[in-house]
Amino acid sequence: MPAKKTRARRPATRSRVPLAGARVPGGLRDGERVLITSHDVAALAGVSRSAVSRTFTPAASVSDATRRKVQRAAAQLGYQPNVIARSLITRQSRLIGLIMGEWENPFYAAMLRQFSEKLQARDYRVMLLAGSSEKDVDDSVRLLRQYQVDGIVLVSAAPSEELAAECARAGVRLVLLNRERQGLPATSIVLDNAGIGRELAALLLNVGYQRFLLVRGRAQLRAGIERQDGFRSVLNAQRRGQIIGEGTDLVGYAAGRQFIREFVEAGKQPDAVVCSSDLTALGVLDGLRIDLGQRVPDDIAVVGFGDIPAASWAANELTTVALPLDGMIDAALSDMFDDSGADRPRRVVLPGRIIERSTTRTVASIQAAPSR
Amino acid sequence: MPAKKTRARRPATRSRVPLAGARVPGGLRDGERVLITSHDVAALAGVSRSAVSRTFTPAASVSDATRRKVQRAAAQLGYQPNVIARSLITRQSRLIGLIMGEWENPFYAAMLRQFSEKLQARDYRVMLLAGSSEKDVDDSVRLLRQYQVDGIVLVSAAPSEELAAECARAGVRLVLLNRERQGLPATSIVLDNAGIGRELAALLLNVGYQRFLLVRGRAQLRAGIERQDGFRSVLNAQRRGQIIGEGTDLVGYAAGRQFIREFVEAGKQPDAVVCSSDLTALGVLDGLRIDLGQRVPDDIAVVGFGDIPAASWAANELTTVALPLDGMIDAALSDMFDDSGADRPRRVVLPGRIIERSTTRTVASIQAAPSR
DNA sequence: AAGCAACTTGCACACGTTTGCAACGCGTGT
DNA sequence: ACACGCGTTGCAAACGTGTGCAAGTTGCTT
Repeated sequence: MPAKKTRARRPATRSRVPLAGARVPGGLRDGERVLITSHDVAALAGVSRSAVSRTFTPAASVSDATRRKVQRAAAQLGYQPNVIARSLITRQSRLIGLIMGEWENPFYAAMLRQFSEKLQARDYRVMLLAGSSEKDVDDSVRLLRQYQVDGIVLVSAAPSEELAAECARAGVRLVLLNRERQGLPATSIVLDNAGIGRELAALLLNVGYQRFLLVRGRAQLRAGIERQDGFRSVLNAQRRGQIIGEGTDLVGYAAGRQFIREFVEAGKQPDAVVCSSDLTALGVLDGLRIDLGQRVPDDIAVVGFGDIPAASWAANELTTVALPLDGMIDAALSDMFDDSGADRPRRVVLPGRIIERSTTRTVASIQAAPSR
Repeated sequence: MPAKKTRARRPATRSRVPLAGARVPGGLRDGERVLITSHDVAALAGVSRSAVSRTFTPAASVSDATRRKVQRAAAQLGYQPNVIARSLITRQSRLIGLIMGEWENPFYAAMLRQFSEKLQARDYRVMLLAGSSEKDVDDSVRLLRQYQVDGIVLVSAAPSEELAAECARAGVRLVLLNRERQGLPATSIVLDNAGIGRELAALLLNVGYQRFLLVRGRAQLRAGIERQDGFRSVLNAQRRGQIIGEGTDLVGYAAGRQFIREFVEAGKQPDAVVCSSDLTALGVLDGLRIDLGQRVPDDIAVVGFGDIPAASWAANELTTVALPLDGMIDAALSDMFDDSGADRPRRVVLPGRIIERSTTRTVASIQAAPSR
């Protein structure tokens, strides 16, 4: 496609009547493009453009006879209604913008898939943009607004306050997934992070782990902080166990593997590592077993977050917390399409679920061979 | 957003002049939506709509004075040009459709990312659709045509011939990624699969493996077949080694793990398993080591395809073949945007690269401890 | 036969933008 | 003083569609 070329304007009196009997569709030539419009179909079917339009509008009033005529003509010409033009007049693009800032984590690939499938099912389309920094996100939001999207889902940083306010004024709904930010006119779908932190602490204490290393992802995310706070609160309440170290801004396998190694080689030895992503946890696990020669779960426990496919592989069998992917997406979508008039910037919090596999001891294993 | 509601038509004589001095943008109310148009900006700046349009058109002729006036007004109102309306008149949507049929494999997540980033850089947007069966794909293509996309990239099945022909007529370019189909007016980006098969066979024979098990993904894909043919041709030429079994339609970790187990338990014992995806290979690897207690690479080799991140993890160290992701995407894009007039349904074949890790013996290991 | 309701159909305007064309302003050269 | 040219500006016609309104048609009831 030539990117920039002065369009050859066709004469106003061009013939728009397709060759009535020809098998090859008529339509109009415009440089290399051929576009068949409702006009062409109308002419071939011997009806008005309105009839064509109504044939393709579900609830419109057309007789079966004309509808059939139109459908025949449309099929013959390969006519597809032009959604761009339709959007212009209906002021609804049926487009949802999706800004993606997390690509490494397989969990988000699954999310992406579900999103596009579920939106497709509702007869909406997704426009995908990549962007991680706040500046990127702002640019992306601006772009999406230019495309008149009906809503924006963010799996990334939040946009700036001014831009979010602008979206709110324009009636474009914002949904933050797995993120939140105070005072933004945007719905947040988040996990009960503090609750998960508490459950994790209780579980680990219960099977005898005591010296914890807490590993977080991106430093500025509230989620990780809340999880740690929940975790800590149980330690304080039970007056057992201690946090002997923390790691921040660790994202991905390599980061986890390197971090645990340096941590242990610096002379500190946890007996349980709690990570904020499965990828990091798997890095820690391999670092522990392969680089450091430690026994998991006997000497040390590892727990992840997200329950990505690799967590359940036989070589890993990682204890982790499963996220309610379906629930998150349904929540996002139902907020996006909700027109009950409920007060809008909502906050949906969903529970996670701990999946015990083989990187943590179980109560049974404890009883069989009591620790120390 | 109310999905279906008769739009309250506003009176033809509505006031379109924004409150001149007000800080809150004027614009027009339409139900819940507020939309600021070039008209509003023009009024505030005291110029015509044309001037506004030209300000936002890079190569247009506007004086610096009016451009500044317009920009000030636009900023004040938060105006964004309506790309929908622009597309209608320029007959260019700057939209590329991307139909995705492969979601499990992390390799395709990386591809998705690169695509959206590189298209964004060229000032194009990507519309993402999910679809795997040919019917899904046809539906998706139709949808994309309704949105007037400038091109379609398929990482999925190919569309039907009629539909592809229709796209060709409409000037919408089709690019198949990692797929191909004879006689379709679509460019294919493929790997040199036969070449990879040959290299793999040579490598494995060279370090002493003899009894091969070949595992393929989706049965109908040419790629897997070509790879096997290449592999076989080397065996024939060298009169060494034999293929003792094949598996088809195995996709994903679980399938690989189960398959190898059943295969061996049925009494057959390969000494090298060649898989057509890393995921399957990792399943086979775990099945071999954990379920079957075999030693890799001493007793048996495993090789994958794709070089996904998990392949390089310390616990796996999978020998695999790396795909030229960048090259594939650049090829797809440059074909899509090429206007040199080269004959179009092209066929680009790219080389893969074998990455030897620890699931195959090396020549050095052979010499240290000669096999049998 | 006339009246009426229900349904169908076409006209024409609107959506927000781009852009060819003509008009205009202004400086310069003769 | 006038002609000329150049850069800027506004007018108005598109782009392809949806839809309120009024006119037309049909079938039924009285």
